[in-house]
Amino acid sequence: MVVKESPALDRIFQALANPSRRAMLRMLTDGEQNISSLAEPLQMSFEGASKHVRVLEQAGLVARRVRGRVHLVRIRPMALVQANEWLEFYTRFWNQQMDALEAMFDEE
Amino acid sequence: MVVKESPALDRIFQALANPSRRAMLRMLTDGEQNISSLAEPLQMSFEGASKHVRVLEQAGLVARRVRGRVHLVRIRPMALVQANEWLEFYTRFWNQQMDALEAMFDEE
DNA sequence: GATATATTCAACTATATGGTTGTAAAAGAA
DNA sequence: TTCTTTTACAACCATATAGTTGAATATATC
Repeated sequence: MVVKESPALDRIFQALANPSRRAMLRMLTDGEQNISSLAEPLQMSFEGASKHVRVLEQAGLVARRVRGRVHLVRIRPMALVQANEWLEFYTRFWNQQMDALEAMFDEE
Repeated sequence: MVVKESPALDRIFQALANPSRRAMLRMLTDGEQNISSLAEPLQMSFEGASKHVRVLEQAGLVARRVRGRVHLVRIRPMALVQANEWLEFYTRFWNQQMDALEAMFDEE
């Protein structure tokens, strides 16, 4: 098998692998926020948080619009939907396994 | 916000962020396989593939059982279900957004 | 016992990641 | 204009990741 590349999925899962970034996404479900307010509750430097935003942005998980000096960041759930679709295949597989297990018990 | 840690989720998403590892999971839906046969289609050294298996294992995405000299690896979809549950929150959010958008169009 | 197979371990390399600090720039407020 | 706020850029550091190679170990097979 030559591994079918999916750089988009790589970046999405990579972005989700960090708890600070997941926290940011959680915050953004309350609506658009600028980087400062995203940074504030995370105990790290502003620049650290800013880097996390860039990672999320490159994964397509957030988008930003610039209003004067503040950068407003909003969640873009479409990328998450993409991750979800990838996982769906396996949850289907999981359900099949569960069904098979049940059938085995029923046979006894 | 003090980021609520979830090392399990960290490891799961981290493991999924690599295309070779995702390919391995895909292969394992056909059933248990030993490391050699997982390694074969990936163009990398055996040891490279073996490391990937260890990453998947530590994320709880696969388990192995040793039968003599071969290590049989099987998928463990439970961890994937965990990732799926995390994503579910956002797909719900996504659907709400879609509904709101539809409502806006309807009003016009 | 000798050989082949499947795997791990150890050491190493290159690059990525997550974080820092200091400096600069742009925009709003005084 | 000056001061403050919000952000980016550059350089740096420590650690992790993805990969390699060579040697060792355990189990089958001849």
